[in-house]
Amino acid sequence: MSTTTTVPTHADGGDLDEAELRAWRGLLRVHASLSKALDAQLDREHGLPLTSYEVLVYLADAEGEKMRMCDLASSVLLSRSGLTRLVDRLERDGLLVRESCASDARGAFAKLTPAGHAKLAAARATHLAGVRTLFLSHLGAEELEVLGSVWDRVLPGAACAAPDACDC
Amino acid sequence: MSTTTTVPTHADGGDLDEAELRAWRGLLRVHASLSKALDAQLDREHGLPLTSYEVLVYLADAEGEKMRMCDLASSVLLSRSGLTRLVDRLERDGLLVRESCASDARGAFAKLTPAGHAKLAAARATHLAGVRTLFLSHLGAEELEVLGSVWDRVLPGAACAAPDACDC
DNA sequence: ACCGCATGGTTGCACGAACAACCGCCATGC
DNA sequence: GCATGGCGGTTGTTCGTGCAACCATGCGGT
Repeated sequence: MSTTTTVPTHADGGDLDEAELRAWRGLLRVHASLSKALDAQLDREHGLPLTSYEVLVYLADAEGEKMRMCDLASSVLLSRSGLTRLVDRLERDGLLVRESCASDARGAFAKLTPAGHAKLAAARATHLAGVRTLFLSHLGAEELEVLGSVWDRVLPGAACAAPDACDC
Repeated sequence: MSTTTTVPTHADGGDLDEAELRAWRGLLRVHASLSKALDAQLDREHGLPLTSYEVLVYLADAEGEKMRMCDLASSVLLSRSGLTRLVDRLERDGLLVRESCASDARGAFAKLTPAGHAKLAAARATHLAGVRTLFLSHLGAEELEVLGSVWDRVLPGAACAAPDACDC
C-alpha cells in the first residue's frame, strides 16, 4: 500500500497542502516559542511566572482591582482548581489577598495588594517590551487587522468545541 | 479601519492598543482553545493524546518510519526527557519500538510499528478534519499566506529568545 | 593509546495543571 | 418551613513535562 501520492487537493480526505501546513504548524511553533521565551524572561527578571503575571494583569484592569475566582479562572484560561492553587501562591507571596463576597457567601474575590500592584507595574514594562520585540514588531498594521479578524472568526467555534466553559 | 478613536499610538513605553491586544490575546486564546479541542477529540475517538499523535506523524513522514530521539524531540517541541517518557508510553502501547543505531552506539531510533502506522492512519483523518473545520475553514487563501509569512518572520527571533535549542 | 570534552539518552525530582469528589451556599419547588 | 438541584471554591490524586544529574559513547588533541 502506498499512501504516497496525494499532494494537492483540499478535499477533506487529503493531507494539508503546503500553505495550510505552514499556517497551522507555524501557529503551534510560534505560540510555543513565544510563551516559553516570555515566561522565561519574566521569571528571570521579576521572579514571576507568566500565568501569575496574567492574573495580576486581569486584576489590575478590574473594578476595585478585584475579581471573582470564577471569572478570573476563565480569563486566564485555567481550571478552577488550577486557579485556586495559583492564587494560593500569589497570596503567599503577598501579591494579592482573598476577600469574601458580601452579596454571595460562596464567592471569593482575589484582590490586588499594593505589593502586587507594584510588582505588576514593574513586570508589565518588560513583558510588553517582550511582546513587542518578539511579536508585534514583525507585524504591519494591516496584518494586525487580519490576525484580529481571523481570531474573531476562529474563536467561537474553537471555544465551543473545547471541553468545559462552553457558553456559546 | 483606523477609526480615529486611535488610542494614542504607542511607542515602547505604553500599553498595547486595541488592535495589538486583539492580535496578541487572540493568539493565546485561539491556541489554547484549538489545542484543547483537538486533543480532546483525538483522545476521545482514538485514545491518543495530541502529543503522541504528533510523534507518530513525524515518524511516518521520516525515512524508514524511524527517527533519532533527539531529532524527534525538537520536531515535536519537547525536551529530551519529555520525549523519553512519551516514547516509553508509545512503546508500551505497541505503536513504536526503540531500535539501536548501528553507526552511533549512543543513539536510539524510535520506529513506527505496523500497529502505530495503522493507528496513525485512523487518527490522521479525524485530526485533519478537526484542524480544517476549527481553523482552516475560517481562512481565505490570502489570509493563509499572511499567517505563513508572519510566522516565518516571528519564528526565528522567538525560537532564539526561548531557552534551549538556540541554533541561531 | 590516552585524556578531556561534547553529545545522546535515561533517571530522580519537583512543579504546575486537570479531573473528580466534596462542602457550603444560593435559588427554586412544594 | 424544608427538600432539591445548581453553582463557587477547595482538596486529593494523577499525569505530563522540564531541569539537573548521570552514564555511555563518540571525537579530537597530544
